Amino acid sequence: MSRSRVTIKDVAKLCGVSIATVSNVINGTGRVSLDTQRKVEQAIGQLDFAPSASARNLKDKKSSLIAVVVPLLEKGRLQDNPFYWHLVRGIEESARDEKLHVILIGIGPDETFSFVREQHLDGLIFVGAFQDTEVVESVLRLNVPSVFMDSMVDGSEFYQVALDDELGGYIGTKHLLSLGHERIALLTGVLLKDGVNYRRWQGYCRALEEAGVPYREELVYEEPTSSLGGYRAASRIGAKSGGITAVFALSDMAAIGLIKGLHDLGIGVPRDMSVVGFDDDERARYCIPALTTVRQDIVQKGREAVRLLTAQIERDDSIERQVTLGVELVPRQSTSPPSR
Amino acid sequence: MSRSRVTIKDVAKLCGVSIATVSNVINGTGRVSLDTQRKVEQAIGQLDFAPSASARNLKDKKSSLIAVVVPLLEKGRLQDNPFYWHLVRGIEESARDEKLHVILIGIGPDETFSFVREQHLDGLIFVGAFQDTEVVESVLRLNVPSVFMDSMVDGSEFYQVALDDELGGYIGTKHLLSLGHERIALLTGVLLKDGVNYRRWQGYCRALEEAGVPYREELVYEEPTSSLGGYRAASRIGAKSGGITAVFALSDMAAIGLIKGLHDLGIGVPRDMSVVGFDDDERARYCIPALTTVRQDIVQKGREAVRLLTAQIERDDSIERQVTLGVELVPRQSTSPPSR
DNA sequence: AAAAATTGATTAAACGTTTCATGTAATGAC
DNA sequence: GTCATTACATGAAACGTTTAATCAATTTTT
Repeated sequence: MSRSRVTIKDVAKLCGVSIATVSNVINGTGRVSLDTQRKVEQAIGQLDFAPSASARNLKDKKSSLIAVVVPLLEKGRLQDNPFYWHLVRGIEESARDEKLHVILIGIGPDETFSFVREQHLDGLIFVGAFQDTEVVESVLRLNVPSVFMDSMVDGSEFYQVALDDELGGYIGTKHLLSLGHERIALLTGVLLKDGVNYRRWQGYCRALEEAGVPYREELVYEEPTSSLGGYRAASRIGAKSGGITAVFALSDMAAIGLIKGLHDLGIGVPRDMSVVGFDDDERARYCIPALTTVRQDIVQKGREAVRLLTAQIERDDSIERQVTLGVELVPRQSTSPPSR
Repeated sequence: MSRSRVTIKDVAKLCGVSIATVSNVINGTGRVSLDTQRKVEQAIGQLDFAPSASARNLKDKKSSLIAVVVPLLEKGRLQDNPFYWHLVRGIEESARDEKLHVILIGIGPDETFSFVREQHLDGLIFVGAFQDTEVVESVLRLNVPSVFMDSMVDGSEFYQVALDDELGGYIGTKHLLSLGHERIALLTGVLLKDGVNYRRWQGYCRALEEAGVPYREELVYEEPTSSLGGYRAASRIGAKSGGITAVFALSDMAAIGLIKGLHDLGIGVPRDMSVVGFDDDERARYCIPALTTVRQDIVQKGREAVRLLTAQIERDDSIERQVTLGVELVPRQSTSPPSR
């Protein structure tokens, strides 16, 4: 049934020419007369020939494959934040333009990265916070083009694409301040030094300071970045005793969970509590009340990563090593001046 | 800098043995004395050797790569429904267990599938509705293990994993009927014959018929499967003249857009209008009001697809060709008896 | 008209594995 | 001590490309 693979040899034989010539036609290399070129192309069409990537890769020591590397949660599970889809989407779309394919890889804490060399991977995009510098160093040793996203390993020798997280933290907070809020809680994921949340927290601090509002440790709530995390934080944040009138949640997911939690406690948003989110994913627009949030363009982030990666692959040194994407406040209905 | 690749030859030389022996050690084939085995393993560790996948693939005519194939939207864009992330997640997790890697591929209408042969892909998972039978036939010709998800090409020779969509349509509708609703609108994506929506629609019809409620063409709203689609449909559905008291939206995304749209028109859910969704993605739990919906386990769907695929790859004929996953009604707060 | 340059095509090596047929040494049977 | 058997190890071919070196034929230069 499955007739064995059509090779370059078959094509060569069919049109009475050497395999080198066929190869030249395929790759547009060498010299080939118009006549033979046509003959070969015709044969290729007729036999429905497709060159073997394995053979090619073996020869060229490359694979036209790039990997999106995401850290695994416990038990080999991948992150469930659908945010990743948008990222991967942006990456795949750009990669396709560059004739690269995208392979998705979840790695655990004890990863040896052998797959990188096994597969001759042409490039790696690391997304998320890789905490231990050990990973980063393993990667460096691999000597493979890499881009880090949202992880901000320090050292300018790395290619990185990140968000202006500090500014995001700043404008979100500023928005609340300018509405007249003073006791503004911050609902954040883990505050890893050098992680995105940390930088957003810095922006939060700067805005407070600028407005002359004292920073209060106890207003910072560190919870898992998930709707459930937000939901659970609601009761503590909403407690009358705290006098909190606004919350800046560092992800829309958490913000939405929070709003739900507050709602279940009879605390209205924005009547009793204003809420600002971060990301502007689709749900922000359609939740009730529509969520005021700090927008980032995740798909674009993926695209930039590929741009940085292909530049490295093609050894283009003219490209910048760090790309920082902008943020934008999107005011909607979840924020208002504090009630008396 | 980048010392050239460590090959099996280097390992062989280092421990004074032939490359065949090294290969045998790596793959556990042939006979190797415990002594040499240890020697070789030690050398492998010392040199940090990783066998080249390209070379291996070339020899074995396989790649340990499976592709998730999703249809592209216009202009080369990938679907933006984050639903896909969960699917891909399930697929990657299972594939990892099988030592397969997952590659993501968006294909346009004019796809030739040459990449399948180029890359020696071991298997394909098609997700979503591939309308033209032409695609299906191309795939068949490829003679590569394939699984179709949610596309229900007819013909039992195909491996497919699907949902019990008809039942889903049925229980969602039944729920509304049993609350006392009669004028129940159906908000659906395109009603492609043999598509998921079509089968859900059939379930809707069955429930109505069983309850003796006449089916009305004009209660079926065909809109893009997106929050925006739902939002836009709100005014037509909510119009007093229609007398509609409940809506069954065939995706949570649409349901959430719809609720938002109704809300903006001053129509309360469930007070003035009950809404049922489909999927039970996370947002269903956290939106306000929490969405009554028909649950499906998308991650599980991905897992099943890989199971069917690996069975084919390993030529295990004992496996079933079609898997149908169950659905479950999750009652929440967006539905209630119709108000007088 | 001979020398030089250009064009078009070929040969053969190389990429890094796996595997089969073969070879040798050691063990067991008689 | 010979013969058969077993246990390990090896040589070499094959997988399907690309590419550098080479060659022959034609065209250009002098």
